[in-house]
Amino acid sequence: MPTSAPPGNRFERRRAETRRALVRAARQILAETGDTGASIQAIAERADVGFGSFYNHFQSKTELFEAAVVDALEEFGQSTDERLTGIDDPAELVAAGFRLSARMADSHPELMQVLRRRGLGHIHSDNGLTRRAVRDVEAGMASGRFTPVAPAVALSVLGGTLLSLVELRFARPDLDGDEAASDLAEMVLRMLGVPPGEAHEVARRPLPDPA
Amino acid sequence: MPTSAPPGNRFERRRAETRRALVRAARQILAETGDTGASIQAIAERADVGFGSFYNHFQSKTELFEAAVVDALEEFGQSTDERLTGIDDPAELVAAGFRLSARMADSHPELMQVLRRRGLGHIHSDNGLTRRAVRDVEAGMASGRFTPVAPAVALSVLGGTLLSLVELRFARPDLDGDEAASDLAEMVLRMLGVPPGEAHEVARRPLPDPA
DNA sequence: ATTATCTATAGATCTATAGATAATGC
DNA sequence: ATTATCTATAGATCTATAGATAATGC
Repeated sequence: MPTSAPPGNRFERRRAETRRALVRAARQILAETGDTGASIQAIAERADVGFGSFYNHFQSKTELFEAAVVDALEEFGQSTDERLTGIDDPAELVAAGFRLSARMADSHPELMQVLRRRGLGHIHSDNGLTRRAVRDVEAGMASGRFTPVAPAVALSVLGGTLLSLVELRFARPDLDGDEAASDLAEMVLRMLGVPPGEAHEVARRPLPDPA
Repeated sequence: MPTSAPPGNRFERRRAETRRALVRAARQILAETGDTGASIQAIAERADVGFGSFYNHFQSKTELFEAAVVDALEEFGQSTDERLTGIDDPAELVAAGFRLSARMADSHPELMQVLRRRGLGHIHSDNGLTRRAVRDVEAGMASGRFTPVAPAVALSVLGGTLLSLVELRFARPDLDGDEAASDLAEMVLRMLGVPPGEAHEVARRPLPDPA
């Protein structure tokens, strides 16, 4: 009679918990220093997990850090998705996504630091974030709101500008984050083919409440 | 009677040579695997330099790899600068810079891999590349060809899109590189405020010959 | 009975330094 | 005489595994 019923039996849940702890520790390390040279011993200790347990889940540090990045990307994609339900103008979706990302640099710094340090290598892989991006851009091109362009090129520019916005938030905390995000979102919309006046307006529409 | 006269006496030149060899090795490693966990021993061996010599020039691996990135950025900035002398339309400068960068992924893969792996962290630092970018963008904004925007934001989007173009070249070698570069350059020009028709034309002007 | 976790440890590897060697400056 | 390089090495650290322990499944 568990209140909620996580999948698997107690064994599997316990195993999953250990894995989760290791991934969490790896995410923290990626966020704090990005130093993937941290010893397995140090990682296990941070995860509060026996040293040997590491090898029950990962064959190498590389494998662990890779899993940590994928985990972060998935969380990021899902989180933005949730907050943007209800918006169906592709232009507004893209702009709001950018602006929310800038805010998440403050509200979810660990998550966004991981993105900052490792995101570039995942722009052209299949993950929660790129799926969303492709979906929105294709909708926009189909409806004529965006100028058609090869999907890989669209992914590139969106991913690159998103990363640079995150980098900007961390490297220049002195700037007004919301303003910079709106300016940058406006530029991205122009890039996608939205007329300047419209781009300016869309990039400044009220954001949905953080439900 | 040296044919050319490098600065310093023989001692200093020898010392500089050792340092250069270490930096070269670090660049190779950054380009090949990006694995900064390579041992100092392995690095020294690759540089064909005595193990202990490392400590005559750097206090840590971090310091060496940082120097390697700065070295690469400097070379990249200078190399593009040379090939773009003569162009004075800021829009054309930006577009040509992007297109040349894409080609350099083929002609100078080591250099561009370093940029790909470490460039993001240098978008807002002072280096050969950012100096060029700021100069061109400010000229464009002053002449009215670009829409005014905060310099840091302009740097962000230019840096981000440049990196994503490099990433695209390496991650998707199946695509036509020149075409992707022109498409992307065109989008960047629109982003900067150049009217669509003009952006399309400028991004397809003949590139200067590789003198 | 099975399976994951934990502790302990052997062996490998890595860092930083000390001291010897070689090259140059003056 | 000075300075950088090189070789050798001590000590520290890290990885991967073996074997013991604890928890669950059936």
